[in-house]
Amino acid sequence: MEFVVAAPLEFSFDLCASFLKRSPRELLHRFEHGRLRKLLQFKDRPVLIELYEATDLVAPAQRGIVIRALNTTINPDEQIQLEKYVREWFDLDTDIKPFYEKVSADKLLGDLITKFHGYRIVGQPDLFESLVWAVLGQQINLAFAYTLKQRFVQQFGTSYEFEGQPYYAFPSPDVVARLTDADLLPLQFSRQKSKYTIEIGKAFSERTITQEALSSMSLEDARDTLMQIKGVGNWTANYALMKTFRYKDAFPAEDVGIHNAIRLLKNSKRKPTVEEVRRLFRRYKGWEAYATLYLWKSLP
DNA sequence: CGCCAGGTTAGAG
DNA sequence: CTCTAACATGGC
Repeated sequence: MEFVVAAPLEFSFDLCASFLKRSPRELLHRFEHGRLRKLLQFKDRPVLIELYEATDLVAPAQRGIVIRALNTTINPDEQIQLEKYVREWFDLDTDIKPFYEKVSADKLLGDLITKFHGYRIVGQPDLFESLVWAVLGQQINLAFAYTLKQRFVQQFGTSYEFEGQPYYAFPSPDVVARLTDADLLPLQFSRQKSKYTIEIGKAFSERTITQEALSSMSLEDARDTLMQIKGVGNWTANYALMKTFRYKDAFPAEDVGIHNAIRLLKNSKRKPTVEEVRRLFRRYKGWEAYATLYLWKSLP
C-alpha cells in the first residue's frame, strides 16, 4: 500500500531529512535504510508510515514523496488524511519562491538560500507536542533537551513494535495532566520545566486550549492565548505557532540561535539585542519564519 | 573549571 | 515599566 505525494521543485527531501536526523536520541521517528518511519495514532489503531523520495516520476521537473503504511491497509479517506499530514509536516503547500526572490541579495540570507535550496520548515503538526518540546528546550542546550525528551517519551508515551523495533508516540495531554513533580524530577527536569509541562498538559486535557480553536486565530490572538499558560512566553508561543500552524510571520525574537547566527554571519563580536533582531527582521516581513529557519541552518 | 545553552517568571526598584 | 535573580544541569 503506497502512494506518491507531489512536492514542488523547491523542496529537498534530503535537507529536511537532515534536520530530522539531528539527534540520535529522537524516538518519534526513525530512519531505516534511508527511509523515514513514523508512528501515527489513528482513531482506531496505530499506523506506522514510511516516507522516501520518489525517484522515477514521469515529469522530470516534478518531485514527490512516497508514503507507505507498513503495518496496516489504508482506506481512501485515510489516504487523504495521510497526504494532508505529510504536506503539513514538510510545509509543501507554501510557495517559497517569493521568499527566495525577496532575500536573493540579502547580506545574511542570500548565500544560505542557495546553499540550502529546498529546505523547508519541518513542522510539528501537533500543537501540544510542539509546546512541550519548546518548554524542554528552554534555556538549555539542545543535546540535553533531547535527553529529557527521550526519557519523557520513553516513560510516558505509547509504543508500538514492528520488526522487533519500538516506535513511539508522544505522551497524550491526559497522561501529562496527571503527572507530578515526583514523576518528572527524576528525569532531570527542573522544577520549572516540570511545572510548565504539567500546566500545558492540563490546559489541553481540560480543553482550555484546543488546536482547533487556535487554528482559526490571527497570529497575535493565538500568541496571546498561548501566553496565558504559565511557562509559555513569547519565544515558546512563536516557536510553536511557526512549527504547528506555519504562520509565515511568526518567529522567536529572543532565540539565542538566531542571535548567534546573526553574530557569526555579520562577523560581529557581540550578539544582537532582541530589539536589534526585530529591527533587522523588518526586511523579511511576511517571511520571518523562513528567515529564522535559514539562520538556524547556518549554525555550525 | 567556567561559560553558555532553541527562556520564563516573580519580585524588587 | 524595567531590571534582575533564580532556575538546574549537561556539553564542550
